[in-house]
Amino acid sequence: MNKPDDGGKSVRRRAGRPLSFDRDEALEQAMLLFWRHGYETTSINDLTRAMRITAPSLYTAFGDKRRLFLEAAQRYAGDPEASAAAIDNAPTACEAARSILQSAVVTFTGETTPRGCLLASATASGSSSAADVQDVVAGYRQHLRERVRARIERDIADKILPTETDAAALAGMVMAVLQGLSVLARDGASRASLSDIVDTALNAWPTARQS
Amino acid sequence: MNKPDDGGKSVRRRAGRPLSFDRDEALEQAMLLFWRHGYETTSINDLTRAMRITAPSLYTAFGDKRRLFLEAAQRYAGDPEASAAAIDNAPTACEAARSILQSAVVTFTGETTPRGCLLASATASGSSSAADVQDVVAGYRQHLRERVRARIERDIADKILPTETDAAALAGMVMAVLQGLSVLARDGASRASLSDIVDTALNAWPTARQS
DNA sequence: CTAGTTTCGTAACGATCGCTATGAATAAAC
DNA sequence: GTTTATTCATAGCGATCGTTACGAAACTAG
Repeated sequence: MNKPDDGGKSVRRRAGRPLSFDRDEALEQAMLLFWRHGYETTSINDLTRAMRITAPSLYTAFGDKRRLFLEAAQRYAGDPEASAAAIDNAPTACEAARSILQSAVVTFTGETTPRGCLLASATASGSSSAADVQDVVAGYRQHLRERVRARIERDIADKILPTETDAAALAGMVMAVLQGLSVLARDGASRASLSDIVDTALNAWPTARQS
Repeated sequence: MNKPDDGGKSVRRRAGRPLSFDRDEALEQAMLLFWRHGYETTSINDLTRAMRITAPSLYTAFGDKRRLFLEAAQRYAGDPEASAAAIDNAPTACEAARSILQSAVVTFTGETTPRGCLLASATASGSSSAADVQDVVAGYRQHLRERVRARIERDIADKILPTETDAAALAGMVMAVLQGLSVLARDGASRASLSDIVDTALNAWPTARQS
């Protein structure tokens, strides 16, 4: 089923037996499992059972465990341009942060998905052999952090925020709260309580008249 | 292996070959390894190499991997009464939170220890078979969270904080920042930058004249 | 000394790890 | 039909997992 991608144009199939499973659905199940149990602590056996395919099918369709995880992480992260646009198009950096954090609260406490954040927990710890995978996931965080920081600096330039605002620290606080929410969600915190935490944290946001 | 306990008084050794290693030092090395690589993603082989003992020695001295980890986590957490007293004896709840977070920043960025927080990362994800260990670690977090919340409510009762202060949300924010700092520290953030994040986050603390 | 107790290193247990060789099965191309 | 290409299920690869049986070694008690 669904070859890599038509790219819009239909490409003639070469030949051979067709895929007997929905690659996209299988990837979804893999993502959910990595989300719940982490990267190294999810076994191929766990994955094949959840994806309802055999090990050879998994390897031909996704390469190996590492690439399957990276693809699942990419699926979890969603379209980077869309999230970047959401940050840039928010009325203020504070509203962008609020949107990021409140959306995260919803995601982290979904009833049909694992709790917490895949990117926060799946590679939070691991053996040395998985260092490269950890680095890729850390890159997702760094990318978001930089985006938020840039958005804050735009508000500083626009006099929405005081000129003495520490953009890096403020962006860092948003990231810290974001990652922390994942832990609290895993610990069983309710959606409402996490939402209150976000509101509380955003009280740290500087206001113009402070300058 | 150490009889129940001396209870402070030296008890006559029963008999048998003496331990050839320092149990406390071995536990320290195990703690550092769990800290760096996590619970399930640290193997017995890794542990025996770092602790410089053989597998049978490990099992006779510490029971099994699970109990070794729990003992290492307890060692990492330190004396619960001491940390509780530090919170209670702080001049204000805000200063208690500042102390917790700034101490964490120092711990999370130590040059001779792994980065981040053992309790935040070692069981951030894991297989179902480690659920009980995850629960114990979550208990450490819940305990601290409750302590902080109680300290905040004391400040509310003492009119140091506005009566409408949401103690649970404020304590939750402290915990979220604490756990988030661990992730940022693992990602390589400097001690100074994390310290700035703490200062920024504490700007969210309510002030009396707001009421 | 001998007897009793505990730890030592070696060596290996069964189970699971990530991964793949192999050949039958199923499709399109000719 | 035959050929060619791809996926299928079975079965198993070597390595590592957590854990332990075993007997020699090292101590105390008598």
